[in-house]
Amino acid sequence: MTRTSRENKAVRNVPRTRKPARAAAERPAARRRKSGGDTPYHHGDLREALLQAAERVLERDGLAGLTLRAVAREAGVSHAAPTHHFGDLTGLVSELAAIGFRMFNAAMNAADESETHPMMKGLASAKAYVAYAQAHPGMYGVMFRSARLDYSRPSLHEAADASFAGLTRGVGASRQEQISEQSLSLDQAAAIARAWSLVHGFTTLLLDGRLTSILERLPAGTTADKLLDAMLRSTGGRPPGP
Amino acid sequence: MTRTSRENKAVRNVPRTRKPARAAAERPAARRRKSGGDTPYHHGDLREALLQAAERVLERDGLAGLTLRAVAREAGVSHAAPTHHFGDLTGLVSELAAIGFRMFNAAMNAADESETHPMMKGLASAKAYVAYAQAHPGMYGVMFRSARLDYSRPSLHEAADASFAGLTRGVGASRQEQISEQSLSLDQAAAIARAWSLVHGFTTLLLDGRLTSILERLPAGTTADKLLDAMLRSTGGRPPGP
DNA sequence: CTCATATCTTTACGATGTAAAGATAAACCG
DNA sequence: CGGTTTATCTTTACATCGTAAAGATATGAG
Repeated sequence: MTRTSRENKAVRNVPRTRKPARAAAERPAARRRKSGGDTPYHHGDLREALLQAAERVLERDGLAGLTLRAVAREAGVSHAAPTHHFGDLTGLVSELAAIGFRMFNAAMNAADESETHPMMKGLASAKAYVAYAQAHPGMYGVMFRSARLDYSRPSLHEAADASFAGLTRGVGASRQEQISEQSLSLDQAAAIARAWSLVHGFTTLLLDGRLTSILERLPAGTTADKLLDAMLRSTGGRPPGP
Repeated sequence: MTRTSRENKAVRNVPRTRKPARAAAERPAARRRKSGGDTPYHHGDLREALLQAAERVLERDGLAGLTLRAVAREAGVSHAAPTHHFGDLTGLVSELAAIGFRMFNAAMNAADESETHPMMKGLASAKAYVAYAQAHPGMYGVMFRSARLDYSRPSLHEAADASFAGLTRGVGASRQEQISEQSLSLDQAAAIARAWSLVHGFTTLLLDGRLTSILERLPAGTTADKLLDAMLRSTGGRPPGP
């Protein structure tokens, strides 16, 4: 790469000089600190800046475009800077996924609470699930389809667990029974697995475009949301929980 | 990596020489032709050999290990040989996915036909679905998780379509109605989406290890198959088709 | 038998992840 | 306040990988 074909893939406006033109010119606008100091050697909060850059890159260029070097470029730092904060690509992706799970949980809980009718809570949460995935397909991919996730990281472990706990709670509520932390009956487990499988499967297929052949054969203008609704309602009266 | 750390990742016994030690030693055992000719310059059926090598690499090293060069090494040819037969990595992966879909369809159809009771056909197919994914997780990943699929390739397009057609047929059979090729009622679409979402979602979550927390809380020794069975039976009497 | 063509190998290049060593500023300590 | 330690960031380096292009070799058509 001499300087030419660099732009052909998800790389944009970030200026890049390689010659020993020492710093200062290398660091684009993104590098500002609170009190207006201009592009200091030490960033101040690079970790956070990198995560935000990563999310931008992800939603702009997709999972394949989410590379350590692309994130570093987006944040305006050297390509090896992320290593210090996340160890490796798996680290960065895992932290990003944790953020995704937290947003995800918040959206589901909000949907659950905004719905007053108890029987509709599950349906509202399910719609929030799909809506989140449609609004943030990159994040959803990182959370559920990336091979590079390290669940031994506490942040990811906790955020993903919270997601599962919410689901369990929602299913318990719709069955009007308390679900234990320790043990499950086969019936309870089946209900949880069914709720999760349904919504997760639908979302995955939808994002992969595998439901378009179905949608095309429906009365014109039938949206994915409509199909989801019909699918959940016909399940037998027990729509999945948050 | 000079020659030492080369083996740390999914690379094995394939001898590799880099110096201009001209050919002949570069081609390992895999390169034999029918009549015992030894490692001819022209392989004879390299395309098929590469696909088989790819499947071995995939199931041994996972999706991340499935690279053009790794496949070439496994087949004992130069790293650029696959290009001639598949164009690029997307091409090879797509052809491999097509093979996966064909195996997949065969397994589902076999399950469907081996079950005599009409109401059980769907359940049998669903179990075959999950069983295939568990037996060939790499293939399942290529088929449903890979970002590098080119559905404009006829082989892949047809194989994937056949899969969908089988599903539709199965759902139609369990509802005892003919399902048109052109248009669907919302009810029919919902039934198809539900069957597919349930089984596909369950499989995805299972392969990702996201159901272990559920399985652990069940009576000791409860297998994923048992959970699947319970999940499908509680759906309301309409288990998914093939 | 000659030669066009398909098949395979070499060579080359830009990209990526990651390790290691160097530069710089912030923090800490006397 | 001055000097040193330490965390943060940059450079440099290297093994891959995908892919393009040019060279080698066998196959088959005439």
